[in-house]
Amino acid sequence: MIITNDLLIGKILKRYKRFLVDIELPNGKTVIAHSTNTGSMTSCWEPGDPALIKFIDDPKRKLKYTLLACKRGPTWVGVDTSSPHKLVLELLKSGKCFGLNGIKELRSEVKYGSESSRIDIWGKHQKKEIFIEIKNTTLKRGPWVSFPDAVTERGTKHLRELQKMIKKGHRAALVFLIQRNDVTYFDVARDIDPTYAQELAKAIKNGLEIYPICVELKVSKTKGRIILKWNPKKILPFKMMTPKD
DNA sequence: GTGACTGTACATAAAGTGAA
DNA sequence: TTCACTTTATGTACAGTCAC
Repeated sequence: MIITNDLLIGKILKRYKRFLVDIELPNGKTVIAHSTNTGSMTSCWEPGDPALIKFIDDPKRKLKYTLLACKRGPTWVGVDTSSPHKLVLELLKSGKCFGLNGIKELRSEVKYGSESSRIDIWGKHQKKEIFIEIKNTTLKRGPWVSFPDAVTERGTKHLRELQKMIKKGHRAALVFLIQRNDVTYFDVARDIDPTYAQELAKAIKNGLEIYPICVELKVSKTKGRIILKWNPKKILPFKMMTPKD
Protein backbone atom coordinates (compact mmCIF):
# COMPACT_ATOMS: atom_id res chain seq x y z
CA MET A 1 0.00 0.00 0.00
CA ILE A 2 1.40 3.38 -1.01
CA ILE A 3 0.37 7.02 -0.55
CA THR A 4 2.08 9.43 -2.91
CA ASN A 5 -0.01 12.62 -2.85
CA ASP A 6 -0.33 15.62 -0.55
CA LEU A 7 1.99 14.35 2.18
CA LEU A 8 3.88 16.72 4.44
CA ILE A 9 6.43 16.22 7.18
CA GLY A 10 6.15 18.54 10.16
CA LYS A 11 6.85 18.48 13.83
CA ILE A 12 4.28 17.19 16.31
CA LEU A 13 3.80 19.64 19.18
CA LYS A 14 0.90 18.43 21.32
CA ARG A 15 -2.29 16.37 21.39
CA TYR A 16 -5.57 17.53 22.93
CA LYS A 17 -9.35 16.97 22.83
CA ARG A 18 -8.74 13.35 21.94
CA PHE A 19 -8.75 13.83 18.17
CA LEU A 20 -6.59 16.90 17.67
CA VAL A 21 -2.85 17.37 17.29
CA ASP A 22 -0.87 20.54 16.66
CA ILE A 23 1.68 20.16 13.88
CA GLU A 24 4.37 22.69 13.02
CA LEU A 25 4.95 22.78 9.27
CA PRO A 26 8.41 23.33 7.72
CA ASN A 27 7.44 26.98 6.98
CA GLY A 28 6.96 27.56 10.72
CA LYS A 29 3.16 27.70 10.52
CA THR A 30 1.22 25.57 13.02
CA VAL A 31 -1.81 23.63 11.81
CA ILE A 32 -4.36 21.42 13.59
CA ALA A 33 -4.47 17.87 12.27
CA HIS A 34 -7.04 15.19 12.93
CA SER A 35 -5.78 12.01 14.60
CA THR A 36 -7.89 8.92 13.94
CA ASN A 37 -6.02 7.15 16.73
CA THR A 38 -7.92 7.58 19.97
CA GLY A 39 -5.60 5.34 21.97
CA SER A 40 -2.95 6.62 24.32
CA MET A 41 -0.26 6.41 21.57
CA THR A 42 2.30 5.78 24.31
CA SER A 43 5.78 5.21 22.81
CA CYS A 44 4.64 6.51 19.41
CA TRP A 45 5.84 10.08 19.71
CA GLU A 46 7.23 12.80 21.95
CA PRO A 47 6.73 16.53 21.39
CA GLY A 48 9.13 17.69 18.70
CA ASP A 49 9.22 14.38 16.82
CA PRO A 50 8.76 14.40 13.02
CA ALA A 51 5.17 13.74 11.97
CA LEU A 52 3.76 12.75 8.60
CA ILE A 53 0.42 14.34 7.72
CA LYS A 54 -1.81 14.23 4.66
CA PHE A 55 -3.58 17.27 3.24
CA ILE A 56 -7.21 16.49 2.38
CA ASP A 57 -9.15 19.29 0.72
CA ASP A 58 -12.66 18.09 1.54
CA PRO A 59 -15.18 20.92 2.19
CA LYS A 60 -17.10 18.61 4.54
CA ARG A 61 -14.10 18.36 6.85
CA LYS A 62 -13.33 20.88 9.56
CA LEU A 63 -9.66 19.93 9.58
CA LYS A 64 -7.65 19.72 6.37
CA TYR A 65 -4.88 17.50 7.72
CA THR A 66 -4.83 13.91 9.01
CA LEU A 67 -1.98 12.50 11.06
CA LEU A 68 -0.60 9.29 9.51
CA ALA A 69 2.69 8.53 11.25
CA CYS A 70 5.28 9.79 13.70
CA LYS A 71 9.01 9.17 13.78
CA ARG A 72 10.48 7.78 16.99
CA GLY A 73 14.29 7.77 16.61
CA PRO A 74 15.00 6.18 13.21
CA THR A 75 11.61 4.42 13.02
CA TRP A 76 8.36 5.63 11.51
CA VAL A 77 5.36 4.50 13.56
CA GLY A 78 1.96 4.37 11.90
CA VAL A 79 -0.73 5.95 14.07
CA ASP A 80 -3.55 6.15 11.53
CA THR A 81 -6.11 3.54 12.61
CA SER A 82 -7.82 3.35 9.22
CA SER A 83 -4.67 2.16 7.44
CA PRO A 84 -4.47 -1.35 9.01
CA HIS A 85 -7.93 -2.25 7.69
CA LYS A 86 -7.08 -1.13 4.15
CA LEU A 87 -3.68 -2.81 4.28
CA VAL A 88 -4.95 -6.18 5.56
CA LEU A 89 -7.75 -6.15 2.97
CA GLU A 90 -5.19 -5.47 0.25
CA LEU A 91 -2.95 -8.31 1.52
CA LEU A 92 -5.89 -10.71 1.67
CA LYS A 93 -6.95 -9.82 -1.88
CA SER A 94 -3.40 -10.29 -3.17
CA GLY A 95 -2.94 -13.57 -1.22
CA LYS A 96 0.05 -12.24 0.71
CA CYS A 97 -1.41 -12.16 4.22
CA PHE A 98 0.87 -14.55 6.12
CA GLY A 99 -1.19 -17.70 6.69
CA LEU A 100 -4.51 -16.08 5.87
CA ASN A 101 -4.57 -16.92 2.21
CA GLY A 102 -7.19 -18.37 -0.08
CA ILE A 103 -10.03 -16.33 1.39
CA LYS A 104 -12.81 -15.47 -1.06
CA GLU A 105 -15.83 -13.13 -1.15
CA LEU A 106 -14.10 -10.59 1.09
CA ARG A 107 -16.37 -7.98 2.68
CA SER A 108 -15.69 -5.13 5.12
CA GLU A 109 -17.59 -4.09 8.26
CA VAL A 110 -20.13 -6.91 8.27
CA LYS A 111 -22.63 -7.08 11.15
CA TYR A 112 -22.45 -10.26 13.17
CA GLY A 113 -23.03 -11.76 16.61
CA SER A 114 -25.66 -11.01 19.23
CA GLU A 115 -24.24 -7.69 20.49
CA SER A 116 -24.61 -5.74 17.22
CA SER A 117 -20.89 -5.91 16.55
CA ARG A 118 -19.29 -5.38 13.18
CA ILE A 119 -16.46 -7.57 12.04
CA ASP A 120 -13.66 -5.75 10.22
CA ILE A 121 -13.36 -8.32 7.45
CA TRP A 122 -15.54 -11.28 6.60
CA GLY A 123 -14.79 -13.90 3.99
CA LYS A 124 -15.04 -17.54 3.00
CA HIS A 125 -12.24 -20.06 3.17
CA GLN A 126 -13.13 -23.32 1.47
CA LYS A 127 -16.56 -24.06 2.97
CA LYS A 128 -16.12 -22.13 6.20
CA GLU A 129 -16.89 -18.51 6.97
CA ILE A 130 -13.97 -16.59 8.48
CA PHE A 131 -14.28 -13.54 10.74
CA ILE A 132 -11.20 -11.31 10.92
CA GLU A 133 -10.81 -8.56 13.50
CA ILE A 134 -7.94 -6.08 13.01
CA LYS A 135 -6.19 -4.20 15.78
CA ASN A 136 -3.73 -1.38 15.23
CA THR A 137 -0.77 -2.13 17.51
CA THR A 138 1.98 0.35 18.37
CA LEU A 139 2.82 0.17 22.09
CA LYS A 140 6.57 -0.56 22.33
CA ARG A 141 8.19 -1.73 25.56
CA GLY A 142 11.78 -2.79 24.99
CA PRO A 143 11.84 -5.43 22.23
CA TRP A 144 8.13 -6.15 22.78
CA VAL A 145 5.17 -4.60 21.09
CA SER A 146 1.99 -4.92 23.12
CA PHE A 147 -1.77 -4.69 22.81
CA PRO A 148 -3.79 -3.02 24.17
CA ASP A 149 -2.26 0.30 25.21
CA ALA A 150 -5.34 1.11 27.31
CA VAL A 151 -8.25 -0.83 28.82
CA THR A 152 -10.48 -1.88 25.95
CA GLU A 153 -13.96 -3.12 26.80
CA ARG A 154 -14.86 -3.25 23.14
CA GLY A 155 -11.83 -5.41 22.46
CA THR A 156 -12.99 -7.90 25.09
CA LYS A 157 -16.49 -7.82 23.62
CA HIS A 158 -15.03 -8.61 20.18
CA LEU A 159 -13.18 -11.61 21.65
CA ARG A 160 -16.42 -12.96 23.10
CA GLU A 161 -18.20 -12.56 19.77
CA LEU A 162 -15.39 -14.26 17.85
CA GLN A 163 -15.54 -17.25 20.21
CA LYS A 164 -19.27 -17.54 19.53
CA MET A 165 -18.50 -17.70 15.80
CA ILE A 166 -15.94 -20.47 16.42
CA LYS A 167 -18.54 -22.42 18.43
CA LYS A 168 -20.87 -22.16 15.43
CA GLY A 169 -18.21 -23.88 13.33
CA HIS A 170 -16.67 -20.83 11.65
CA ARG A 171 -13.04 -19.63 11.66
CA ALA A 172 -12.05 -16.50 13.57
CA ALA A 173 -8.77 -14.62 13.40
CA LEU A 174 -7.29 -11.62 15.15
CA VAL A 175 -4.75 -9.61 13.15
CA PHE A 176 -2.55 -7.33 15.22
CA LEU A 177 -1.24 -4.96 12.57
CA ILE A 178 2.02 -3.65 14.05
CA GLN A 179 2.84 -0.39 12.31
CA ARG A 180 6.48 -0.24 13.39
CA ASN A 181 9.55 -2.31 12.60
CA ASP A 182 11.68 -1.77 15.73
CA VAL A 183 10.24 -4.65 17.78
CA THR A 184 10.98 -8.37 18.04
CA TYR A 185 8.13 -9.95 20.00
CA PHE A 186 4.42 -9.44 20.36
CA ASP A 187 2.62 -9.87 23.66
CA VAL A 188 -0.62 -9.00 25.43
CA ALA A 189 -0.37 -6.15 27.93
CA ARG A 190 -1.83 -8.07 30.85
CA ASP A 191 -0.71 -5.32 33.21
CA ILE A 192 -2.78 -2.74 31.29
CA ASP A 193 -5.95 -4.77 30.71
CA PRO A 194 -6.00 -8.10 32.64
CA THR A 195 -9.60 -8.79 31.57
CA TYR A 196 -8.67 -8.55 27.90
CA ALA A 197 -5.60 -10.76 28.41
CA GLN A 198 -7.66 -13.37 30.22
CA GLU A 199 -10.35 -13.38 27.52
CA LEU A 200 -7.72 -13.59 24.77
CA ALA A 201 -6.04 -16.61 26.42
CA LYS A 202 -9.45 -18.27 26.63
CA ALA A 203 -10.23 -17.40 23.01
CA ILE A 204 -6.94 -18.89 21.80
CA LYS A 205 -7.73 -22.12 23.66
CA ASN A 206 -11.10 -22.11 21.94
CA GLY A 207 -9.48 -21.84 18.51
CA LEU A 208 -8.99 -18.13 17.80
CA GLU A 209 -6.15 -17.64 15.32
CA ILE A 210 -3.60 -14.89 16.09
CA TYR A 211 -1.56 -13.06 13.45
CA PRO A 212 0.80 -10.34 14.77
CA ILE A 213 1.91 -8.86 11.43
CA CYS A 214 4.87 -6.50 11.58
CA VAL A 215 4.86 -3.75 8.96
CA GLU A 216 7.67 -1.36 8.10
CA LEU A 217 6.69 2.19 7.18
CA LYS A 218 9.02 3.65 4.57
CA VAL A 219 8.97 7.39 3.99
CA SER A 220 10.99 8.61 1.02
CA LYS A 221 11.29 11.68 -1.18
CA THR A 222 11.23 11.56 -4.96
CA LYS A 223 11.40 14.77 -7.03
CA GLY A 224 10.30 16.78 -4.01
CA ARG A 225 7.31 14.55 -3.43
CA ILE A 226 6.96 12.55 -0.19
CA ILE A 227 5.98 8.89 -0.53
CA LEU A 228 4.69 6.63 2.25
CA LYS A 229 4.84 2.89 1.75
CA TRP A 230 3.64 0.13 4.10
CA ASN A 231 5.96 -2.85 3.72
CA PRO A 232 4.73 -6.05 5.50
CA LYS A 233 7.78 -7.81 6.95
CA LYS A 234 6.89 -10.87 9.06
CA ILE A 235 4.77 -12.52 11.73
CA LEU A 236 6.17 -11.76 15.19
CA PRO A 237 6.58 -14.49 17.84
CA PHE A 238 3.61 -14.32 20.19
CA LYS A 239 4.02 -14.56 23.95
CA MET A 240 1.21 -14.48 26.51
CA MET A 241 3.23 -12.47 29.00
CA THR A 242 4.31 -8.93 29.74
CA PRO A 243 7.90 -7.63 29.58
CA LYS A 244 7.91 -7.69 33.41
CA ASP A 245 7.53 -11.48 33.32
C1' DG B 1 -12.04 17.54 50.74
C1' DT B 2 -11.22 13.41 48.23
C1' DG B 3 -11.90 9.48 45.51
C1' DA B 4 -14.94 6.77 42.67
C1' DC B 5 -18.10 6.71 39.27
C1' DT B 6 -20.96 8.40 35.27
C1' DG B 7 -22.01 11.00 31.28
C1' DT B 8 -20.60 13.73 27.53
C1' DA B 9 -17.81 15.86 23.97
C1' DC B 10 -14.63 15.44 20.51
C1' DA B 11 -13.79 14.33 14.40
C1' DT B 12 -13.94 11.21 10.97
C1' DA B 13 -14.99 7.17 7.94
C1' DA B 14 -17.89 3.80 6.43
C1' DA B 15 -22.04 1.32 6.36
C1' DG B 16 -26.96 1.37 6.82
C1' DT B 17 -31.45 3.40 6.04
C1' DG B 18 -35.07 6.00 4.07
C1' DA B 19 -36.88 9.40 0.92
C1' DA B 20 -37.18 11.34 -3.59
C1' DT C 1 -30.39 4.94 -8.37
C1' DT C 2 -28.91 8.76 -5.93
C1' DC C 3 -28.60 11.60 -2.18
C1' DA C 4 -28.95 12.95 2.57
C1' DC C 5 -29.14 11.69 6.99
C1' DT C 6 -28.23 8.37 10.83
C1' DT C 7 -25.65 4.96 13.21
C1' DT C 8 -21.57 2.77 14.71
C1' DA C 9 -16.92 2.64 16.20
C1' DT C 10 -12.89 4.53 18.39
C1' DG C 11 -10.89 5.95 23.96
C1' DT C 12 -9.32 9.96 26.51
C1' DA C 13 -10.25 14.14 29.12
C1' DC C 14 -13.05 16.61 31.75
C1' DA C 15 -17.15 18.13 34.31
C1' DG C 16 -20.61 16.85 37.40
C1' DT C 17 -22.53 13.93 41.03
C1' DC C 18 -22.40 11.07 44.97
C1' DA C 19 -20.68 8.69 49.10
C1' DC C 20 -17.54 8.66 52.73
